[in-house]
Amino acid sequence: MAKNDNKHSLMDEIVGLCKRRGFIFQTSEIYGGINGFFDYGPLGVELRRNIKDAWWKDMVQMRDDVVGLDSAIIMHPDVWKASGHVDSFTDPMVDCKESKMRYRADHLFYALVKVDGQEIGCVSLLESERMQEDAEKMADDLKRKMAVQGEMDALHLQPYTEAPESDWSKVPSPATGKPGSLTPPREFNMMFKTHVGALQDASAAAYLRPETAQGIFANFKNVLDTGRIKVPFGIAQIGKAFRNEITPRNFIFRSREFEQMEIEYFIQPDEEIWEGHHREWIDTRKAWFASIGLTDEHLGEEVHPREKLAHYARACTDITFKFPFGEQELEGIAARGNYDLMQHQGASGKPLEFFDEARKEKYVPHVIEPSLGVDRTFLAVICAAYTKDEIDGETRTVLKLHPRVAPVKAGVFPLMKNKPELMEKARGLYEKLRLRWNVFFDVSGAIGRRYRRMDEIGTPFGITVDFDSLEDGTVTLRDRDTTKQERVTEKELISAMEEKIGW
RNA sequence: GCGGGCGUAGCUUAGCUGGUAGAGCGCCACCUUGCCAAGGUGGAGGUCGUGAGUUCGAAUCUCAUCGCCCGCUCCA
Repeated sequence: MAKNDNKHSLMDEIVGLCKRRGFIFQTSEIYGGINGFFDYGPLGVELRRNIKDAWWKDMVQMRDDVVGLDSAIIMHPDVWKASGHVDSFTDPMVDCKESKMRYRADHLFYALVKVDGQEIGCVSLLESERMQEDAEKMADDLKRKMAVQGEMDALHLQPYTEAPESDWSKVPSPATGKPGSLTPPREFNMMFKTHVGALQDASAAAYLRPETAQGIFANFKNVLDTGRIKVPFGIAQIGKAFRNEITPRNFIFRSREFEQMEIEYFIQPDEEIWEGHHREWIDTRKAWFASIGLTDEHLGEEVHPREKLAHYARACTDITFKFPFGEQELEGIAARGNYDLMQHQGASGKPLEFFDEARKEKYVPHVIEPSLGVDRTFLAVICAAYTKDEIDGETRTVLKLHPRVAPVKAGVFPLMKNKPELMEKARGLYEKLRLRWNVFFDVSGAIGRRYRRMDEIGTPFGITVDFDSLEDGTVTLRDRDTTKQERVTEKELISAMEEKIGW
């Protein structure tokens, strides 16, 4: 990990590199951007795919006990009722700009005060049993203060959440009694809402999934019935999820649209076995992180204290990463009991049980859930790889990416571009390598410059074709991290790349 | 959401008290170049985040808005 006195400037450098070299752009930048959303450029998309491919390969393809799934982003709204997301996330708020007080907007009621049909003001108060009575008193006071004569219309109290925009400025703050200092009501529910079909009424409401896990639970029976699998087994999914975060922060660490890699690993319900599975998954996941260059020196484990666990969770351990802005959660590995399946079984009325042949009994399995963010992994990989070192007195910026995830595996360079025979030979090698790997052909600038360009985007191999190559077919293979060079045959080159990159 | 700071070319930035924009690096082309950001010549690229306002005149002053950073708040 790069050393830097100033944590902020280190993060700034990384963000700058990501933009400068085409890893990550702020989305819709030409329109001024929008907070919490990002676009991945030509190199970013390669790195991202490599991370996802590595995960899928190791967690699904190489395992007998895990199968894949790709469920829809928009699911039946009842899924989110059953999972608890609809209820547990709704929290509309309103702030008084003057007194700095914050209220639940659905607890703040107001009424327009009208005398003989003429609007003379507005009263507001917090929800209570006697609020109608209190509001009428307040309205009377207002009428007296304004010295208005006439018959007061009946007061219609309504929650601030239902106020039309034209009323916001009229409603007085309960703290100051003066209108105009309240902000519009704000929904703090983290789920993005949308509409399905032509009608935009409540019956058409739907949500963008805030996690991929529920798609797995909802398909538990489908997979079980078709997959020829038995407990213990896992279902894995990679996909986008959306959360309307109040404060997106730290570059792509907390964003509003992100991608998850989740496994629900179903186990027998016995009390004494879940801990073993839980620990096993923590170790499995850490080994996987090491395979993409995130070793124990970068990682930590944070065990959630019992009192902070959700009521259905038995344990949750985070695998953390030491980011420049602090040690933060990368992956959460939770032991969730059978809460989710039970909820969906209850809400849908469909049995979500597994018949265990060995035990001759039916049960709703419990689950271990390793849940990882693609984007967080991306950021961790970049942060861990970002290095500045010195080559002959010159500072060099290099991404020491694990070859497995590096967006470009090798740069192929003809030593000089004005020698047709060198160009042709190098081009031929490039065409051969690109069949297997993402490689880059670069002819412009001095050879040292081309090496450095590749260093900055984390390309592990530099391959230079020179005049000797024309004679004996050997090339110079230059190592990104050590800058050491060696003379190799084409065959040796290929096997060196295979060995470092893997599959 | 609140408070503070910030926004000039791809990047880093100069531009003091208003007179309609420069530099370095990078990039592109050509030349040169026998292995670690060499050199030469030429070139593209900015309505100074955006929108209003004040002014004869705004990158510079005012306001709003968007975005970024820090702290709080909120929240899995």
